[in-house]
Amino acid sequence: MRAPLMPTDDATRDEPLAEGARSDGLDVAAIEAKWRAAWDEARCFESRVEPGRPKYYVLEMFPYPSGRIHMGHVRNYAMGDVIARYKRARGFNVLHPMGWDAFGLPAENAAAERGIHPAAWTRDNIAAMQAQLKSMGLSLDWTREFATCEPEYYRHQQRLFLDMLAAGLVHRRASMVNWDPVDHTVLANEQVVDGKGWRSGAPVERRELLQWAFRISEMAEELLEAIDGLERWPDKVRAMQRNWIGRSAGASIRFELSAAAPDGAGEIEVYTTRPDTIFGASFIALSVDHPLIRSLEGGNPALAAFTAECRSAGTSEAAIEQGEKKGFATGLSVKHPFVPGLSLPVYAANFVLMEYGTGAIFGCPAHDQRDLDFARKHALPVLPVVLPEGADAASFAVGDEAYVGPGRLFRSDFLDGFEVETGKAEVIRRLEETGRGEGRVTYRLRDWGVSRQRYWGCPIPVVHCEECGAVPVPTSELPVTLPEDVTFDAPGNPLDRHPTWKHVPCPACGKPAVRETDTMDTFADSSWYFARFTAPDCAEPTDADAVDYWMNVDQYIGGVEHAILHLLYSRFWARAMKITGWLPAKAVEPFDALFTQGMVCHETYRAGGRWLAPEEIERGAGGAVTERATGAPVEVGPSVKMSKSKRNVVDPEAIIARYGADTARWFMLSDSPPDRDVEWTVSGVEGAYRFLRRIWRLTESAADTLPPAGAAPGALSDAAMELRRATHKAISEVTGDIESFSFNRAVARLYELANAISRAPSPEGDAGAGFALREALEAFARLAAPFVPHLSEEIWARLGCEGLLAETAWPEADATLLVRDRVVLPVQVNGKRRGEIEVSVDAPKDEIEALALADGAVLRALAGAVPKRIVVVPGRIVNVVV
RNA sequence: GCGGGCGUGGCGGAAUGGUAGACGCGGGGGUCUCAAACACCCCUUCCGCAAGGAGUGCCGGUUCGAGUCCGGCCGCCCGCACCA
Repeated sequence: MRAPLMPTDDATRDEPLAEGARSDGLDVAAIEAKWRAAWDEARCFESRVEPGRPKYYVLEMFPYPSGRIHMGHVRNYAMGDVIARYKRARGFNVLHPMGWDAFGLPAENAAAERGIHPAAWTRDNIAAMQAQLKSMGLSLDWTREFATCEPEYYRHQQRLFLDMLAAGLVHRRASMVNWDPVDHTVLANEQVVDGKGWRSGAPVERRELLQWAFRISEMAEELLEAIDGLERWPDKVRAMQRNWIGRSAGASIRFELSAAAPDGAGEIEVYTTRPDTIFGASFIALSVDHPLIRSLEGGNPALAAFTAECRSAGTSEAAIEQGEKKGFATGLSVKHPFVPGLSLPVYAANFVLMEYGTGAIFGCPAHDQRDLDFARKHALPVLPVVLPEGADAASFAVGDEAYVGPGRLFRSDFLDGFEVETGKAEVIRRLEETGRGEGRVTYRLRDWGVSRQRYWGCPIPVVHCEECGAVPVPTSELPVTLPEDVTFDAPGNPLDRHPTWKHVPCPACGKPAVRETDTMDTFADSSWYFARFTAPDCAEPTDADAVDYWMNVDQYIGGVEHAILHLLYSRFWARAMKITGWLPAKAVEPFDALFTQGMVCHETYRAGGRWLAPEEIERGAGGAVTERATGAPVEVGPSVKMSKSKRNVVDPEAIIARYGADTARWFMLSDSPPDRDVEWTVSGVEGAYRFLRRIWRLTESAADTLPPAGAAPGALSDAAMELRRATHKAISEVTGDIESFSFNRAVARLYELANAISRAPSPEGDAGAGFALREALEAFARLAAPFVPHLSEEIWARLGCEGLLAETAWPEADATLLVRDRVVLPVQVNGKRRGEIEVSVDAPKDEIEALALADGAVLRALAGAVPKRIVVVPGRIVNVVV
């Protein structure tokens, strides 16, 4: 199907394109290197505080140094670069930095597997990825580059930690964790698969450990309310953050135990969002981790067996989803707060979470599905107390489905007749009156546990002393640096088993003590890097003048996978840094605008159950796809996110080597709206490459015949005017499209401008045509510069223009060229398009009506009918209504 | 279950309530060439020779006019979730 010289699906091979493809004299690799050197030389992209000059801070989420950039990076950074170059051309003092989110587990895994030190592995990766990013021609201020794994960065993070500790924003508390007994480490929920550690395969234990935690839950309400002000964030992300914080209003109710529990407890406090259904309560259920249950376990082996079983069950979603509602009757009972003589049995239940509310609920089976399932299983009463509109009070019953809708309360004593919402208020009022409970707001958001039993993270700057407790390391002794001499041949935390590092005198009393050997969650590193970029060499965490000038980030761009944790943590840190004096009040919401880009997808290929990479397949005549090496038929699967496991990845380095960075950038931005997924295709890349060469040929063929830049000669031909109008339309539209993040539309507008240039009259012997063509080509270069900066510079230079395009102002559209003096108006009859008329743009209505009614096609459609009304929308449309 | 989003040609996608399908990909035809490649030109929603008709997931509604707004369905994608 394809001729041999056409690059096909093996486009990821490194060979540059055949000579024939470059017969136009465009040596992509050479010009790209040349212009990058020119920008470096001119230091175009370095920025500094310039009081009084408007600034623009554009930031893309910084990468983890995995070793190679992937297409997701290309997309992310191409978008950010469009914004940065555009804003710079608009006269802003642009801050566009890059750095490395360099702590994390993969470095330790590499160390364990290959015997490389995590620091060496990370630094090598940074060097490799930095070279790759530089090859993209991004307008980054590399003088601000830093890696979070270097003491020059994390010393300040330790300082911030200590300030937060002093301000009460960090505390040490016991918390339940997933503990891998083989690897001797805490696992995140995502690292627990089917109840087993993802690496060790060992059954995970739930353990209580002392862990450092940021008190983010104290800020739940503020973090929630401030979401309303994030007007330039995607609704989706705002909704996700709201859900994550998970505010719910309800009541806590204290139920008096009929007989005191073994631990002396006299009551059980439950949390509910449906206090109005209190008269439908038929049982109490406690989490198996509830202190009362724990106190009962000792004297009740059957209960202990039950709780042990529940705790060993996986905490994964799937396990919970399939798990049935299990309960164990404790034999205890409580008194109903409003019904004298009524007692409710107390269960331990697997579906009650200790982490939410009070770890105890009252069950109202008629109006909660889980409670109903539980009640049916344990033969507990189901008492409807909410009567749906129109239902009969005497016969209304609940079967297998709980009634959770609105209605009026009944069989509820003093609540009878109340609506659900007013009933809630009334019962809360009564609870508060009798001292049996009160209204209470609960959040799903929990404190952020940051202790990690890892080596490759920021050391927590605390020393544990038997006498003094947890003692902060004095700021004068920062940084607490990671020891270099560590081994990864044994499970557990190398810091913990290091022979000397952790043994230090107590900073307070001087007696022998031990360092905290846990390191911080790497999310901490990325929670304030945006502030550090404003003054990366400052001796303190931030510089007041720099953060005052540069903050906030005007435009933040990254993947939606960070919609919750990273962004929420950053919002928390910004507030904490304001409290501790490291950020101004205006920066508590550090990201003014957020854009979340879609993923990069590619078709998938399988042969005989094996995944094949794109370069391993071949397309034959008739579209048949086969494996290149074996000729085996290949099954082509749907386009999904590029991933190593499905092998549907295309390496940006290979693409850049073959086509150049401009082609990669252009295609990445051309096809799909930036917030949607984009499918990477060879034909699309080919198309992008063809187009860039075409515009170069247009430049090349015209350049020597163009008049020098200057004022427009007196009269222009119609064709020249047509080109001028196309040029200024493109300027106007591309500008709007970049402002609205519609890069795919901007690209389409540039194709249109190129098409107009193709149709342009010859400049030879026609000064007006020459003027229009020069204007069009210069405009193309300037408008395309944010997308394809190297080629644009080359065109700019070829046209003999002064200076670097990277330092040239954005073009302005001439408004007089955007309006035409004559327009074609479609004419509808009853809303159906029947004909069109050409009128002068300011033609009076009656003239337009007369012309419309005289149009042949319109007359035919009217078929003699008399118009009842004629709607004329000036410059738009005419509609004849009969 | 809750929340968010999306349904438009063969494909990616355009379209302030105003000519649906811009622009690109793919496809077809042609020019150039000994022949290719490269490039350039024309065509390309569907039905129809044409005139014309139909058409933006489905059903209704508002409007002179609906892909767009409203109501109700259907389907797909993403996030969260024994959250009391």
